[in-house]
Amino acid sequence: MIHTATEKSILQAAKTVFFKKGLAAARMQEIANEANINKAMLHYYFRSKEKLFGAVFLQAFGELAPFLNSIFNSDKPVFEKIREFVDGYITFVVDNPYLPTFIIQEMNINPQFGETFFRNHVTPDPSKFEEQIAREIEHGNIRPIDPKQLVLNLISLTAFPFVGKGLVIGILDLDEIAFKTLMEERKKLIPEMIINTIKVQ
Amino acid sequence: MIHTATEKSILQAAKTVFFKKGLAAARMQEIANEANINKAMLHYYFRSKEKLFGAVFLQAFGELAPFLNSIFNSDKPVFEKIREFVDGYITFVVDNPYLPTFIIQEMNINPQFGETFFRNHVTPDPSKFEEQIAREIEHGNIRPIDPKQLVLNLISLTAFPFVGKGLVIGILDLDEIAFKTLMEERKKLIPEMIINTIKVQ
DNA sequence: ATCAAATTTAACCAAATGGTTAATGAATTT
DNA sequence: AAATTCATTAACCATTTGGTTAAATTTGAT
Repeated sequence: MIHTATEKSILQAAKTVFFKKGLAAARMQEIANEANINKAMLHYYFRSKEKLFGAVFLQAFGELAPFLNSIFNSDKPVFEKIREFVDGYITFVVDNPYLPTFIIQEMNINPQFGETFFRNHVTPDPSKFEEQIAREIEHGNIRPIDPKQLVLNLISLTAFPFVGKGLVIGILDLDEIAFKTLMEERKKLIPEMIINTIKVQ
Repeated sequence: MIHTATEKSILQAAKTVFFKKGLAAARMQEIANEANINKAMLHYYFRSKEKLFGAVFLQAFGELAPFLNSIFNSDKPVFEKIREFVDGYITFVVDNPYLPTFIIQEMNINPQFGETFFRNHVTPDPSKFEEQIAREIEHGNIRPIDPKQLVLNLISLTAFPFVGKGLVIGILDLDEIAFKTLMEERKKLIPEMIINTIKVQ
């Protein structure tokens, strides 16, 4: 768990290259250049490309998962969690634009990797949040909906524009600025929409 | 524009391999094996890996874009278009699970490719649909919303679960059957949700 | 200061990969 | 039927790529 300066610079460089190109298209030499070190150092510290990739993936998830879980598992009311999730996630992703795409991309290309990962690491877990939703429905405080569908709506509306950014910009005919404006507007729009769907009249 | 049997089998094989692995991880030899032909044939018909990939990408888009445009550009009312889009898209993607992920993935890895592509080919274009929404808002038939946000919500809710399937299954703790059930339910749930948000009380 | 361990480098290697070529077989044309 | 074009194959090639090695340098303990 000790991280030397070299090890850190390797991880940072690997992150940059893997995020931009994905596992298969990333080159060890490019990572070495990015880190201003010899290519052999990559193997000295991480043994193989796959191991290095695993370390980067772990770190990426390690940034996102606790953040999401802190929202899912707080003791705040449902509506507030929805607002916090959307605002927090969009803010987070604007600063880390490659992260969610990277995770989804590599989990799709190698589903086995994803499964193993979910079994062995701290990952986003909305189960408490789902229970909370179910309870509120029972008490008649919100309208009936499958909690999983609600969570899926929340994630879809929030994450998709970033994951499919290239396509979204193309389809909606946006430039970079228009895209960012739209995303900022969504911080309000998405919670309003979801809450409007489940609040009792 | 003449497609021989061999050329077709190459395209089919390339589609299979590129969809599963992406451009960078796909191997020409694997495509040749999949098509039961000699590797040299790939170059005989398509010159290079990039050209072959371009042909596959074009075909993939060529399947999806006209389908979406036929919905966007029909003369049906807004609510009906929303229902048609969701039902049609989910049905389509259940049968072609790799398609949207593939398109989004490669557009993210190579944004320039995406931009060029959008300029030079038939792509999904919701601008008429957006105008229709704006008109309905003016007439007071639906509640005010940025038409682009409405379209983005529609696409996000519908497409994301498939694009981020690995992550969704992991986060919501689903198996293959539960996922499919959830997707079928969404054919009703998504239109209800969107329409509920915009219909005048 | 000395020695051993850890770190860094340059040169090297084997395997894989996209791509080519020249010969062969199958159709088509004349 | 001969000639010519098109389709297909096996062998080959240059380059790239992940990975190794052995020597050199630095670091740290004694």
